[in-house]
Amino acid sequence: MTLQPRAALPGNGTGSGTAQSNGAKLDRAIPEATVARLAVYLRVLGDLAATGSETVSSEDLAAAAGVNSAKLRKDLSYIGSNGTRGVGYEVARLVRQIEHILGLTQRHGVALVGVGNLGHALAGYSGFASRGFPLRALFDVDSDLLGIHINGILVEHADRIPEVCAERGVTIGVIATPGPAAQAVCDRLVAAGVRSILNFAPQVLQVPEEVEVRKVDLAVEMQILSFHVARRHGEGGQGGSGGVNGEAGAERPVVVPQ
Amino acid sequence: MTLQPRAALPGNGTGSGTAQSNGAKLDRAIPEATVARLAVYLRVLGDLAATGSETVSSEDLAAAAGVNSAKLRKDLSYIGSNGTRGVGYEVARLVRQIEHILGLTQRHGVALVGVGNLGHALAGYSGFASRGFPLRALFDVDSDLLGIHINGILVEHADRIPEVCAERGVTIGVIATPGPAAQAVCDRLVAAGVRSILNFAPQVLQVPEEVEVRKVDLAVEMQILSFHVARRHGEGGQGGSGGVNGEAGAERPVVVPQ
DNA sequence: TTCTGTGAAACCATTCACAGCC
DNA sequence: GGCTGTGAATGGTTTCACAGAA
Repeated sequence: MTLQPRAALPGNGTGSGTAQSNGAKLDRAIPEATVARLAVYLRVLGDLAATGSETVSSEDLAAAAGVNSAKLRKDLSYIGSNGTRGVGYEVARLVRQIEHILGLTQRHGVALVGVGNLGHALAGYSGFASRGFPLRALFDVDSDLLGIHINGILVEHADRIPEVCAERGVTIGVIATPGPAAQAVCDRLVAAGVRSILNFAPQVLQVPEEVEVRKVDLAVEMQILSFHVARRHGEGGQGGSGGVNGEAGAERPVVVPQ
Repeated sequence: MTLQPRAALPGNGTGSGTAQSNGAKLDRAIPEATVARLAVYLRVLGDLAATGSETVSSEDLAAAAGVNSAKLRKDLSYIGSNGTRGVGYEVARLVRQIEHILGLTQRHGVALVGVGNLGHALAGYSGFASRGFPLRALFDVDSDLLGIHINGILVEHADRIPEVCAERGVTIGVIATPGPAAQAVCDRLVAAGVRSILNFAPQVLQVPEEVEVRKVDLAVEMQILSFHVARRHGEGGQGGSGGVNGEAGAERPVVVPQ
């Protein structure tokens, strides 16, 4: 359902690879940055639909999504012309269009490795399944966790990743292990045929180029915020903080990365 | 154990509302993309230091961080010349340099709002404090949670955000509430003087431009991966998995059909 | 007239390639 | 010779600004 898109490939094929180069590149036309925003538009559109709106202008949708309207229109133009000049976009149609482009009309089996603190929370997050990403397997190596069920899913030993993932049609892997274990887990997922990984572990993963990895790193996010606090903000409120710029002077490193 | 996260990458997503007002551009501006990578280099350098390395070449450090060496050298050039030609970079010195730039030589008090599933996991993550981001306050509105302690921190009512944050010198706020509650929480944090926010709620936050918001959105990340699964992967043969790959359809439109 | 769709310009980030120091 | 630091080239993203459909 839901098909009827039309994708206008802009001008000439601008081939281009993904961030990571790729041997075989077809010309895909949707910029990576646009794909990320499409997911955001989708959520905002869902809210709009819930309030009964049937159409929305680029200006309003952009404001709700936190981007400017020219960017939004350009983004939508990559997935075809879906608006009506003088009127705006039909909410329901746009939702179908974006879901189609993002591949959300099919389900993607998910395996989560590492049922510790964070992993447990993620496994318990029901929004997963309801959004087309059914959790099909849980793995860990801790004997206290093996055998328990979370949200109805059995926690199995990480050694079984290859067979279980293949068996249950897992296409997306989520890694929530401690950093040191992440690479080995990743290797097993890749061996099992998984080509898309979401990594919460504080570890840079080395993968073959056909594997797509997205990273979510709390420490990095906090440090980026720290950078901004140190430079611009900080004087307004508290944080006295003594001089931060001195060039040579290192006070005392509070943080030592692992 | 295990948590920590963030994401970087190209544009990735998510950017967030952060309006990038550029008011003061006195110092040589360090590109946003570079800042995100500096945090990654910092972690890799920590690993290197732990193994006893005293110096490292741009080639090796880049490989470990998952970027190419030219990019790494360019990034490091923004924070000054710290290497020795013909030799490489002194690990300890580079660590200090990056910590200084990221503002990690000072501590940043953190308040976390929303102690549900995910929030609880984040609050229990001790790595927070040890990395220079002491957790100073926890908030929620659920009476079952008010009054309990997590990691020694009392959970207080969200109505107290303004006074408590001001009192304890909180400079960074972390929002882990359900989407609908996020904006109100954000407004209170801003009112309390917080200028840096890490948002885990599935909600676009509207903030004054002097406030920096970074977004971590599980649904968005999954959908981006979905796009790639739908587009590129899948045809490779598959997986060793014997495949039950069936699930719904195969899809293959690599380039959107029309 | 309103609002979309889109070339073209501006901007930012990445990669190249090599001069210069060790 | 090995490796950093960086101008120049390239490529991707955002913004501008306006033609054109409803």
